[in-house]
Amino acid sequence: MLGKSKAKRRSGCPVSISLETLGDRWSLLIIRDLMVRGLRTFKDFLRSGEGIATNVLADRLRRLEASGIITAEAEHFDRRRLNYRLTEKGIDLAPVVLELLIWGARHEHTAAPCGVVEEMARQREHVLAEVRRRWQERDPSPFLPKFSGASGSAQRSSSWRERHK
Amino acid sequence: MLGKSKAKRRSGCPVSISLETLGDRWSLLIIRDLMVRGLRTFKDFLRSGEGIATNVLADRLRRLEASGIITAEAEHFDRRRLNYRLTEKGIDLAPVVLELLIWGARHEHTAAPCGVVEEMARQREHVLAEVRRRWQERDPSPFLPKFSGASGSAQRSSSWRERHK
DNA sequence: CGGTTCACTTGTTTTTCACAAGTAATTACT
DNA sequence: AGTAATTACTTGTGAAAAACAAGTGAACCG
Repeated sequence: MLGKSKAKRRSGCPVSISLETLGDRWSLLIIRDLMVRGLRTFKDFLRSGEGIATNVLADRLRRLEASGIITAEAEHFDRRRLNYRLTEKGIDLAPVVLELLIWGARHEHTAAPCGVVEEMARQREHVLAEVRRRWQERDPSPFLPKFSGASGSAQRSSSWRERHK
Repeated sequence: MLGKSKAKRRSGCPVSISLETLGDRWSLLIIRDLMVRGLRTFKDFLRSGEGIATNVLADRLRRLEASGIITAEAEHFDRRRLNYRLTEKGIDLAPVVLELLIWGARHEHTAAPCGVVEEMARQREHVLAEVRRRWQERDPSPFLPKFSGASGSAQRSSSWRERHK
């Protein structure tokens, strides 16, 4: 028994293989929520505002866990609650998420203030180190706000730029 | 008339918006082919070895063009041939593709030699500059090989590492 | 002019998605 | 203890998208 998974690979290209796991509309959003928004539970993801369906969410969580990108653990004091968490493999997706964020903010009309995102692009390594540090230390506070307001507007609340002046 | 597209956005988050355009199994592969493999035509993409269906390919090319990521132009000496090319918005996806490549090579069993990919990760800025230079100068030679062989094997041919020692 | 190439389009079947509802295992309330 | 909430799902159904197979029209080739 050599092969571990049953699925046939389209090719050996690492980009292609990454996209077989991540190439859909939802997986990287769940990862983003875990990575920078402090969400942990099924219900959190449902309420994250993107409108994922429950069956699709359950399926994506299953696949991400099967791929070793997230783990699930029941909470100690309320065993109904499952807490999802990124693995090391999962937190290693931070550069991918960051580059998608930068590209989107540069080229599309988004709710993220361009100035802040450009600052993050300039401080790329620092941002990635901070995201990883929070993951390691299980810091539960969201690193980025929800970007749900009007596009280009200044985000109040303790945003990244303000916290790291 | 303010709105340009008819589609409703899931949210204002730039990651989400990027994924609305790029979040599927094929779009970023086409972009990769244009970016580092020197492919230009419909037929090239069909033969790139991933096995995309013709109707899906036609649809993705249409969408990518509509999103301003690629352009299509008929070849001068054979007007059947349409040459696709990345726009500036398209070449700006190079960091995304590179990070997917690095992540895949690190965490999955791929056909790309890990050593070469780690070297690319170390030389990130140089790699990105070179990819962009080739795009600007319309250099048609592929930057990366096809990674179709056995996993982890040393790639012969003029690979990136050898060309940039 | 017939034959080939290129870039698709047009069915058809299979898979996935979205939406609505329901369920089992807790935990909370009285 | 009994009933109601809460949580993390599953199940059913119709619509949309993808995979697969075949066909079409314009451009070029001899």
